[in-house]
Amino acid sequence: MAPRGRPRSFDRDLALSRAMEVFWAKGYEGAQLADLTEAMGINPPSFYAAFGSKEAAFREAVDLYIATVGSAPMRALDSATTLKAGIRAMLKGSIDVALSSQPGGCLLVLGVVNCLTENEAARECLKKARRTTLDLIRERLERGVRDGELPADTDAEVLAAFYNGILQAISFQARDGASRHDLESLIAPAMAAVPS
Amino acid sequence: MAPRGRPRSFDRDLALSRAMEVFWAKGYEGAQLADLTEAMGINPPSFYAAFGSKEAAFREAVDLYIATVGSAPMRALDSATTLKAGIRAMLKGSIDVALSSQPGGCLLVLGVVNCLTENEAARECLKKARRTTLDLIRERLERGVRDGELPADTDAEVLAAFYNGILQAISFQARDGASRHDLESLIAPAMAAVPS
DNA sequence: CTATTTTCGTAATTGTAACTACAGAAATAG
DNA sequence: CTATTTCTGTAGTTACAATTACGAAAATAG
Repeated sequence: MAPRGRPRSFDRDLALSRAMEVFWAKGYEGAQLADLTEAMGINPPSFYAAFGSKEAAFREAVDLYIATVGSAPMRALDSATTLKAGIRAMLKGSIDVALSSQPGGCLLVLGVVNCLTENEAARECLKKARRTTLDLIRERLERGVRDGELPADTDAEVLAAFYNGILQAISFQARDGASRHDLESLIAPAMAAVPS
Repeated sequence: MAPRGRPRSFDRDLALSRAMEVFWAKGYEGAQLADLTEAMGINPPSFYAAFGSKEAAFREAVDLYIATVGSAPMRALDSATTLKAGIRAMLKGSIDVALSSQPGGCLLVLGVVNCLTENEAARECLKKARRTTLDLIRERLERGVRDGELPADTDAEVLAAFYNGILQAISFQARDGASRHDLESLIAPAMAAVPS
């Protein structure tokens, strides 16, 4: 049973994916509706009918980003055989993500840094996602302590904040135009923080 | 010999200092002219007469920031007795700076991350300042190599990018609401990257 | 086919940001 | 005192962003 009225003339999922790319490249405030609708191949009324508002579209785009692009580094963290290999793989994966957009960097880190008070909700949305990233790293480190991969007195919270910081630095430097070589050279000094 | 016409009724240096604080707290695009003029205690025509444009005022504010607030961590880097103490002091100084504004973080790092194409010039202005920070760290590390504080095969460029990344992480996490304790706990893992 | 529902494209509307025109005020030069 | 210069405050102007009103179009239900 097809829906009642005139059918939508565009692919909503594809349009959302395009919107995600625009938000990723330009940030929430930098992405103007005209940029979004042009990339999506639709007009403003279709945008509002399908997504409700710019902010609602952003939230959907962030969810899509987390479900696709953003989760790869975190899966790499958990699926490696050792803790150190996991952290290395997470950083490597984050570099892959950071370089896969032009300009570079992670949407969750760079999408809303400074914003007008009216856009604080979008900032909070990303802040929550960053908190989740931090939790995932901390949980992996705690598992490392339990498994004896790390000394029993390791402060997982602190070390997680440190590696979260490295992820942020990767995004930031990618946005400033760093090359793959530049970014990969950050991994070795960062790995020195893991007790061996 | 006093100047010819009606004298300016406000202190230009003080007004610039106030503008710097607003740009620092809200970023270039987040700082609206109304925010600036209110903090400066003047009206828009006085602002334009004294500073020319929002962008020109931003450049002056950045120069003031570098000359005052921003240079403290870099002076700490050079004036410590040992290299490791210098890096530690730089990071500590950067935390002091990051926590001295509400919300936290460094103007040079956070002032313009995403921006409209029309504001790309402001972004470049900060990018150049960040490049200078990187150069200062690299030069100190190179001196460490010459003085035998670091192994001869140390890659100063790489290590400088790493510590520049730690500075960026400190600012990001301060902006996200990290406490002094949170930020200071990043120092120990970061210091592990210095060959001893 | 007709009525109904939903979408589409054009062209507003509304709100707000950076910036400025202009008339009056406050100083100096002669 | 008068002319000249420069600043100040009020009240715009201009441009542009997000959002929407509205009539035409494209589908289904009966």
